[in-house]
Amino acid sequence: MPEGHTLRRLADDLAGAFAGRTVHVSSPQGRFAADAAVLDGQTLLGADAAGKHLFVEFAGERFVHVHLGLIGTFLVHTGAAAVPPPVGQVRLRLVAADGDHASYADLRGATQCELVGLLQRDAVLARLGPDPLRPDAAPERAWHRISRSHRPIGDLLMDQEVIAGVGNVYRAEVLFRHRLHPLRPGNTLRRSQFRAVWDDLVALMTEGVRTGRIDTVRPEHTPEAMGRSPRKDDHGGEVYVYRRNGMPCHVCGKNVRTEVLVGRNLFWCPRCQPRFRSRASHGSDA
DNA sequence: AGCCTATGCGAAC
DNA sequence: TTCGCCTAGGCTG
Repeated sequence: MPEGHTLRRLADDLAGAFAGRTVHVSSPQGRFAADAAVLDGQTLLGADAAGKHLFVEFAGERFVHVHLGLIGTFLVHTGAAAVPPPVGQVRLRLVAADGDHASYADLRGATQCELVGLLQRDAVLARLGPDPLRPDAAPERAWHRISRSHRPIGDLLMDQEVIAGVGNVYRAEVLFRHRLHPLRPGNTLRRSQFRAVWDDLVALMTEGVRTGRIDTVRPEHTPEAMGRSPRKDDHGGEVYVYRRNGMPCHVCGKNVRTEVLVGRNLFWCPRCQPRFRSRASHGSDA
């Protein structure tokens, strides 16, 4: 489930459960065992997210840098009567006693779980573009890259050095909402279009943090409003085009299309997101 | 029970 | 361009 909203939420959950507490750190699977031993019994100071990266901070400017990749999970449990034996390949486990209860968190399947210092953390942050979920984000940095690039906007939106935290679902959905074809070159967007996309990402992803799912359909296109059945999919949210290839567009009825770009699936509506500006648009090109 | 696919991305070929 | 990661939900049987 990892796009930026998942990591932001995870950072908040970890901080809520462990910040300021002495934590038992282990690696039942073994691959993080040496570093876990260094951290075991130390105070966990907090957790923060940037794009799809998570940093769990311990005393002494030590951070566990986590990237979930495609299949990773980091599940936080609070108020457990007992801490159960690890199930599956638990790379990292955090445990804090909580009176007669306990909190614990298990990391599985991550592509990255590494103990780093301040410099290494900052090096990761320096490579990331602005993150729509961070109040200090500088969207003009993203516009600078996009406005001078021939690369498709669909590619640019997924490039974490351009914008951090956007994944395949938010990419597909925000392009649909702004009627932009994913293969349109970045340097053909107008500044106002980029700004609208950015502002929409801020709103959509903020809502994603709140709900824990990705919902992008406007009120008039919800299942209730349209009398259609709700989506049954593992990401759980209501969307316009993501993984809806071959199905009718909620807005115009034309079948949603898919194509692979840089190893990832694009999804778009060929009518709502025309590749070329329509002659009938009278120059509004909205 | 087994198969497929996936919200990501770096390394290997 | 393909593989690894080795999770997890949905679908097939």
